[in-house]
Amino acid sequence: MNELEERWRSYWEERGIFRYDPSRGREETFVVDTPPPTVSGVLHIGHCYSFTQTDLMVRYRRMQGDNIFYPMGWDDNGLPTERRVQNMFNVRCDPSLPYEGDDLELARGAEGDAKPISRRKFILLCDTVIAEDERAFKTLFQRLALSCDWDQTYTTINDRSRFVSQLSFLHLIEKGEAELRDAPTMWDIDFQSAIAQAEVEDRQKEGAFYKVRFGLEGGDSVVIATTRPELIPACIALAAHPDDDRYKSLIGATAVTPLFAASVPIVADEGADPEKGTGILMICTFGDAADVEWWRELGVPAREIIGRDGRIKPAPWGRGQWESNDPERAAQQHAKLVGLTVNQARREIVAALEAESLIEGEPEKVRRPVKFYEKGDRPLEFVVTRQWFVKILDKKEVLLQQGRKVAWHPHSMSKRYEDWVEGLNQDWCVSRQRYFGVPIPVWYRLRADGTTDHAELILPRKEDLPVDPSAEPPRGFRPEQRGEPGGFVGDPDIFDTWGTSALTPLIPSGWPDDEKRHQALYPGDLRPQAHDIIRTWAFYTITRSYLEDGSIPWKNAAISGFILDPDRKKMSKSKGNVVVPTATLDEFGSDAVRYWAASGRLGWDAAWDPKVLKDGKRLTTKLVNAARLVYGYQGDPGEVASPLDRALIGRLRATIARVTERWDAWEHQNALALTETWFWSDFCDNYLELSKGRAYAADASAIATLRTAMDAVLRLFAPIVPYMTEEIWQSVAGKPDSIHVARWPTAEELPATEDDGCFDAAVAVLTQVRRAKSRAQVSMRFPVELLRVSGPESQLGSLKLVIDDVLDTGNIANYELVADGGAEALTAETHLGQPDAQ
RNA sequence: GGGCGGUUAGCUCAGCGGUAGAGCACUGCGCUUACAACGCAGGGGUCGGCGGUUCGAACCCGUCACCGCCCACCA
Repeated sequence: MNELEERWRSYWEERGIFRYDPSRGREETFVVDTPPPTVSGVLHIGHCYSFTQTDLMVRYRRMQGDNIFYPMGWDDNGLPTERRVQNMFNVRCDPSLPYEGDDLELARGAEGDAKPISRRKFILLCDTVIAEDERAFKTLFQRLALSCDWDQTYTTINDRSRFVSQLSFLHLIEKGEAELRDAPTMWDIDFQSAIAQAEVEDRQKEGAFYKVRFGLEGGDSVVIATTRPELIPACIALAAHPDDDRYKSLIGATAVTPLFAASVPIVADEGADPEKGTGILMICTFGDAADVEWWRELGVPAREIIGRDGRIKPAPWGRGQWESNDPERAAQQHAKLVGLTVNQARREIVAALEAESLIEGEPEKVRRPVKFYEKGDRPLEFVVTRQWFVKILDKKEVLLQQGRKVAWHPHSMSKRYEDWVEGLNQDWCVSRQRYFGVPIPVWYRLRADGTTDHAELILPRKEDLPVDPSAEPPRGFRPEQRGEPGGFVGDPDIFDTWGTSALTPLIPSGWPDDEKRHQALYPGDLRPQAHDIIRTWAFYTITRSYLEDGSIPWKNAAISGFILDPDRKKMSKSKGNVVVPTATLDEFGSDAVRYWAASGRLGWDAAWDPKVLKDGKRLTTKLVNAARLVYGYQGDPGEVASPLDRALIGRLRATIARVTERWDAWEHQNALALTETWFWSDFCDNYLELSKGRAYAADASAIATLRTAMDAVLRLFAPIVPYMTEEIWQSVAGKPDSIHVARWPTAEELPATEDDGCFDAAVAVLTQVRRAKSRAQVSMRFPVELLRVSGPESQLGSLKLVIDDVLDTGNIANYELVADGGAEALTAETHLGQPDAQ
């Protein structure tokens, strides 16, 4: 950080310029639900972009007089931290191990196999890593001049967050909105955890359609198409479209699976697409979400063959469990598959089918979407497990309504929210089989025979939260009763990281006990976030607020775009195209980076373009140079009286009104452009030149105008380039307080003057004089012997008012004004004189 | 397959009913008492195509084409 930045950063901190004032009420307070960045090691330039965009609005609101509540949060809860610890220390968490003690030192980057460590030790390491990262993040954000109140910082794993997360979940249980289900759930076989719909993405994968012949009871046969022949042992039915003439006669008949000889019904279903494959398909437990639905409708027992590790499980063919016409053969066939991965099993089954000529023709290559956990490497499987779900499918309509109560910026982003809600097809699975997160605050009663009674929940009292059921016994039980018949067992799982993140509006608000604070801070004003997490963070937050008390969490959602690399590709570590902010900040400075962020509009992805940073740097240089000139003039300000001065202030008044309008419309990029154009063109290029003569002569009107205009334009720039505007405001202009708590400029605070056309007249003539000198290849101070201006009477009248300023600026000796009734604009003839004698 | 957004000067974008704009890049000139990491002047565009509405369309409507993103039950 350079000297200027460091000086003002300390000044702002010492003076508490950005501190929240709890004594002021909700109406005057602007509350930001800051996105807690995932503490995963590195911030990239995209973070600077979006966090700055939030800070722009915050600073604008502060100058409008709002009491700002802008906390920072660190999202340290969850998988990214676990992964980081695993890699950094080369360890893995083994919850069965006892705690090793505090003194165990682990070398970073140790060689060899990952060392197993206890859950408590693992969490301790997570805490250490987080603390380091949080320090680094804070330094960067402070350097960027994010005007947070750092006293309000929270983390998503701290006691307060765990308390809020657990309490809110207990409310959901009370209301019957959260329930434990033993059901097929999307499962990542590598992470060994359940996954929610929002964390799933489709990836196009190569596959092949195998056409497999099934027998029919009565001797005939039918050919189905499948990309997953390994699921034949899990087949529970065949389905065809009810209107498909080819299969109409088979509806209600019974088919027999190849190799496993299981009798399965043939059913009609609208969901079967006659165009796909052979038009008739097999329903398995479970190939995909559709299978799960079909299985529920059929009401038959599942035949689950894929285990949590993604490998084929043993199956109880015969013995009255899994029906088969030839249980021995089925068992024999199945035994060959046990322990194989899905892909291995597929090859095995295809070979067996081919050996019996049960595959028709060549497998047809297809590309089709396959579901993956967004952070995972292998396809998801549907596995029956016991998980906690929050009921959302029955609330689609009301969640759409809640979404419409939020103002989305840009508005088109609301469509993404609505599309997501309308497309929901699963309740929210909130339990995760991970370690570093908020524990699910539930114990279960053990029956006398030692089995778990999942219907007998033991819930903690509010005053005991947060709890860790895997470490603490519930009230009324002794630790020794854990796992004993008649005793208890703790829920081993943690919440989905969104389960806690969805409550970020409640974490710093003091909910539910500090009612006064909560009333002042909830619902919030602004949720800034990127568009990729509308379906998770925005959706879950709206959902949890609704479930908690029917409220919406905030009034506005400002959606920022991504920064792409110059080829418009997403930045990612693996591609090596990530731009690291520190180098950019070193090279261009924070103000320039903020200028760059301000030039991009909300919701729009932008390609990384360092040229804009140069523009930002250029602007701050221009600002300080202009200010040195303006505040350097000697003389006392008087009334804004001269025609040119009155016109300039009139134009500034109009600019302030338009700029303010753009800020209120969440268009910081247009606010910046309008401010910059006025400053650069009207003020610097034209007014500063036209006023020099009078200003050097200490003309009271010119001095007043220069200072008034500069004071206003500095404030217009203050949210965007906070360091340089503060430097000028205090060090150059000598103002006593921070510009960042100065009031936003208004047209009303300025002298009530208007632009009556004389400014344009002066500029029109001046431009033509400059052009003449440029063509004659002489300097701009070269003397003009005679200036003859012709044009319409009214414009000549305007020009007459400011002619002295024009003559002085152009170094013009004599002039003539010639009325030309037919002309529309002023035309200037410039007769150059002789160079000034030295 | 459904939806959303985009297509304006070589590049990045603004304008969204009234005679085409900015910055960068390019050309020429200038060290003029704020600024050469600067200033001044200038060249450059049938505003994706085709229809329509209108006195008038980059801007409104329809349609097509491409680009990006979001979503979609993997048979």
